[in-house]
Amino acid sequence: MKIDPTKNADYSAQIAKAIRDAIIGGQLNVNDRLPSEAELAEQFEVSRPTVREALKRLAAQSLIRTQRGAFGGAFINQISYEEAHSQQITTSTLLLSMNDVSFDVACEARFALERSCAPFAAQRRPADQLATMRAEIHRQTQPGLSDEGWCASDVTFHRALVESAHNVILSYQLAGAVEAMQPLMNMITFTARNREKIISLHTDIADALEQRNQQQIEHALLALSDYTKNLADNVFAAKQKNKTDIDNQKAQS
Amino acid sequence: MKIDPTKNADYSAQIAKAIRDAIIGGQLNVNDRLPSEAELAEQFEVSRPTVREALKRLAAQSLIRTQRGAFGGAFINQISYEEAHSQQITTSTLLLSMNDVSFDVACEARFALERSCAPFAAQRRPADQLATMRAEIHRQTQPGLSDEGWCASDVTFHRALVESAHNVILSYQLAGAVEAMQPLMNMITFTARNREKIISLHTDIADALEQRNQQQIEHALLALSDYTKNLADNVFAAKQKNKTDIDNQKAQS
DNA sequence: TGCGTTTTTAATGTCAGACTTTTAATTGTC
DNA sequence: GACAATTAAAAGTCTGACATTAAAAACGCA
Repeated sequence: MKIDPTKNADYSAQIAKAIRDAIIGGQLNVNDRLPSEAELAEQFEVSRPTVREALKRLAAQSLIRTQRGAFGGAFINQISYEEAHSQQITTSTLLLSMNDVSFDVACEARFALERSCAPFAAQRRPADQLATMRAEIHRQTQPGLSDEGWCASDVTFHRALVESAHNVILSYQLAGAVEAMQPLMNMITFTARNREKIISLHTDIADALEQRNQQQIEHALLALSDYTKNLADNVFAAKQKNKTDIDNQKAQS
Repeated sequence: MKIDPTKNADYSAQIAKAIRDAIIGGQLNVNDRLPSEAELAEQFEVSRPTVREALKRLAAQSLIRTQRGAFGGAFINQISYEEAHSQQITTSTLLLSMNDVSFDVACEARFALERSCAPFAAQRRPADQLATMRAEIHRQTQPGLSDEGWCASDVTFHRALVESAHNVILSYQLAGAVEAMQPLMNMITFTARNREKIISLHTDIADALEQRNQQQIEHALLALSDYTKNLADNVFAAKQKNKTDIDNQKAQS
């Protein structure tokens, strides 16, 4: 790991890469302590600030954690589901917001991914997740529920469905996909009429899960996907019309 | 964005967070230029090295890119699918390797996720992806194929299947899941007999795709998942036995 | 001897200021 | 107008220092 091919410039990136590769490659194990910054500086033949920049890069990816004081230093961090999850959400959210992905494509992907938990959910059908889903459906029927409250409940509902597959990897991947979509979903305002329809689809999902009917779960999810796409189309069409009207007004004045 | 609540310590992390939030929140847009390091240092009332550490954290997440020279500086980076993808793989791979996830769970998740592209693949059935899959199946039948060649071909095959759904978000998420699993898959050595079975399942998938038979695709993927789990069980059982034998030998000597 | 307190020490965190390198814009020249 | 030289702004790097933290070692007292 020590060597650093004296290519052109950006030592801190090269050093970060060298250490990252050593971690991924297994030369460095969880909770191992890296040499101190001064020692690393000597090994790589750079100054301490340069080493520090490299370490900060790694810290930004949760690959290491640092501890001050005597016998402190940088330690290989055991990345947790929570950390991995939040990083994934940041990345996916930015990807969506920066690359003008069409709502249809994102929506299709989101519900298709969620569909993949259906067989295991149907097979395992855990009582507590089902109870959560029922509780959220009930909350969604409350007339005074705010838009934020509705969206939060929606997330909780779908998260419970995903969790009911009892597969940590699946939960991690799906929760990331669902949450990354949330900013896009929040652009849609759900009228009472919309909510009614969605609640009925949510009920279908819960019922199907209770009856261990995988196909019915998948069917309801597809229906939800289609309905959401439809809603979004209307919202965007309205916005477009509004914009055109304003443009016309401007042109007239 | 400018303000930095003088909480306890770690300025560089706080500054990075402030800028990150500004990017996610939309105050800073793609290709906007941040103030120079010297200006940021003045704004946040810290030294330039501290600002630099903050910027390196952001660079590690591909949130900014930097350019040297006059009229250079730090610019908000439009994160590409490729960058997002490689970050996701790093995170997921580490998560899997550091948290001793059982192979069964990971395998189940991997194929379940891949299953989610089946309806769109069946519906769209692009000729070029199908051709790629056929070509990879043919390569897999070659007797002289090395283990690495086999694994690479396997990845290409599954990637083509995923791509055939023609949904960039789905591709991005699924490719990440598939590739993150690869180190685990590489722990299994595929004998000629194993390969034969897998090739037959791959052929089932390609045939089903050609016939636009969604259910058949999903069925074959489930079969592949079960078969792979089975193989892994045998591999791990053999390893365990081997280890026990060695322990016994040690105890005797 | 045993326990609480103080001191030491080895780290990270931060700062100031200088120098190097890169690169685009500007200016100058033919 | 095209090409070359100059300039300036910015990141990249280095040196050396000081501040802060926290664990270990030393110490003192009963």
